[in-house]
Amino acid sequence: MLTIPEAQQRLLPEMYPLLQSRYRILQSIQLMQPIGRRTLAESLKMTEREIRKETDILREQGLLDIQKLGMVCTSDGIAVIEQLRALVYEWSGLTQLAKLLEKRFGLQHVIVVPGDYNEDETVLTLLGKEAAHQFLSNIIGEQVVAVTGGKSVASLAQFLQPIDAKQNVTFVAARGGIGHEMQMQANTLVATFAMQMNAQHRTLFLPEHLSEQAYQAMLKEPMVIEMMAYYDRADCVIHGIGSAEEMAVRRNSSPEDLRILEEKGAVSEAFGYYFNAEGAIVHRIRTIGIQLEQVEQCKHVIAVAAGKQKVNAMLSYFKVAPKQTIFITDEAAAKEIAERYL
Amino acid sequence: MLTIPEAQQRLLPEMYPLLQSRYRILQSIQLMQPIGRRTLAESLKMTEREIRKETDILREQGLLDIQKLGMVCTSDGIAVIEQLRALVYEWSGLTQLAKLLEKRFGLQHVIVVPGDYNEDETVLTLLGKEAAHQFLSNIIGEQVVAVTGGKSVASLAQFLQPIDAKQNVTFVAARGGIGHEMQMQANTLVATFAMQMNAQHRTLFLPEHLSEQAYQAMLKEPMVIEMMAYYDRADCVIHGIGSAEEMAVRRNSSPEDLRILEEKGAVSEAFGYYFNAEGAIVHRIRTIGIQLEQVEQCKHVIAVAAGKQKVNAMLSYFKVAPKQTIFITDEAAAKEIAERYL
DNA sequence: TATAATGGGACGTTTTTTATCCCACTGTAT
DNA sequence: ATACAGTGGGATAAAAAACGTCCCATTATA
Repeated sequence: MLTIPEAQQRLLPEMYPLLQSRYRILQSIQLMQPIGRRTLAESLKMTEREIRKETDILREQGLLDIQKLGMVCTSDGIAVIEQLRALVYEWSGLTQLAKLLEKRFGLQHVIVVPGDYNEDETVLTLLGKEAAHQFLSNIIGEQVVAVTGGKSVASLAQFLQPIDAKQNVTFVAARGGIGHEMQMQANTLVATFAMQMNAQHRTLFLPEHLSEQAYQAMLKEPMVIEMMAYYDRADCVIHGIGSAEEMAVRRNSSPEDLRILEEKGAVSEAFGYYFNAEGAIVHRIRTIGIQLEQVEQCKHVIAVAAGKQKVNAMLSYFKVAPKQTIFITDEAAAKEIAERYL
Repeated sequence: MLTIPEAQQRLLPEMYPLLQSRYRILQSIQLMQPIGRRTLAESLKMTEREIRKETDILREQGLLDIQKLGMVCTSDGIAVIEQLRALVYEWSGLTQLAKLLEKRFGLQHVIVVPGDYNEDETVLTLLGKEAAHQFLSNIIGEQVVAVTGGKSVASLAQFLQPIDAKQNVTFVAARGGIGHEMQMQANTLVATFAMQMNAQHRTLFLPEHLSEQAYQAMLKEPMVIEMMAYYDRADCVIHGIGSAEEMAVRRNSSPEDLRILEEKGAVSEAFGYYFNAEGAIVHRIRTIGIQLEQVEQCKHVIAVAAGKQKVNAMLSYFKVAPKQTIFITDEAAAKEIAERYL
């Protein structure tokens, strides 16, 4: 038998894409408000005219308000977004995609947000929102949270909210690091996260490439010993998944390291580990950091990664990903994965 | 809090009129199939192009099939119509209108079908469909059903279905009649209804205007006595409501009768009774027929009438209508009534 | 004070929609 | 057998709507 929404869709097939597009616009406005037509159009890869047409309707409906600084979502608009989220995700097949990935890779939970990370910046915000929501709804009492670097992980920051003083949360940098791209580094992120949540944090400023000697020496440092203890106690890990090549290049790895990685078939990177297509560890950055075994002991593991170009890395890492992993990705990547397994 | 359909409507306000119009087209096709573009366009007072655009979409959706003889509804199309009926009626305010009339006139149940009887022939079919549905779902066991004439009542015919042999239904003409407009006469209708349902029927062929003498003589006729007995036992009445003037003209009433009717302020007509605006009986055709008191004794009374020009008649008759009356009318009339009482 | 971003207005161009034919075909009634 | 009314599909010129793209005055912000 036909359900009413199905019947509605049969009678009005053009409704679905329109609804989806308009939802996307309203959602983006909510995430980027206040925002102007042109900026929004650029962000959503749409023409100014199209944005204008749709926002005119949304304004008439009282879902958004136009102010001097730009367009903002009204409370009605937010209510509409909330009410229709499940429906839109269901219709876009996002829920189905998520279930598919969950099953295929034996992960605890998968969330697929609409859009393509490579084409639309708001996708990053959506990733962060969902990841933060997952994280916040899972922390209870005293917690040690290990955090890696990267844009995906950084996206959580704006959605973290202050918590009860009773709950004692400590963010610790999952690996030592220093220097380039401070904004996305683990050390920076733990500080930001802690500030947003009125929580504690521990940083670990260390070079990324230690010689064997230096490494052994560092192991005796009190600061390092303290961090190692934290890693042992970690309750939660929030991490990204990187493409091996990209990561190596970004880390200014030495030519010999690059050669070694390529030789050993490294595909993905997470917590400083490099994995090949079969999920075997083929290399590790010689610095202080959380161990894979310690990650596996964590109650909660939140992985955030998006974009088609990371699909190979995801597939590789999923071979070893702990089953308690909650994975947040974007539609483009999820579809790419689904296509390969169809 | 916003419901999901409400949210959907807020985000996609143009959906509702489109859905309604497309529903109307599909519904009309179902009622008039097989039918061509041009005939349908004329019937719905739309342009051929518009019909073409919509039916193209409906065909793509597999809701209708295009055959040599014209367009027909597929089983999917019928399912969609059934599923969305309640929704469309609710959105069009038809349900609300019906409730309003129910309350205002103290009727058991009111059904308002979309459209305007004066502008769209399919409205008559809808009236018949709903009325037949009401009738069929109310007959249980042995039943005597009195039926008057008129187009509205005639519209039930095509929707009456054969019933169980165990159930013994007898249609009786509510009044004597003979001559003009056989098609719509009570005597013709009872025969048609009975044939459709494999039921019994009794006709009463009598002149519409009897002299006092002839009337008294007739009362002694066995045939008439039998009919009177049926009227006494009647379980159900199906009748129309007429505008006094129209009816008088159609019945070729004598100029003196016309004058009398006008003088006494006759507005409405039902079962051969004429009522004034206050609902008082001002005249009665002198022929054999069911008595108003007998109608009031019936378990079920189904009244069918549509069109703006009958609003005055409806309002007049409702002053005396039995409270067990189920009234089926069209949107145009219902709105007209609602406006007068707002 | 300079700048960058905002909403609103305007306008020529392009695309879509609309109204209205014609055509070949087919059941049906004469 | 034949005329006819009604069918879907095709085509086309005109009208209308949508579109892309500027400009402009204004205004927070740096």
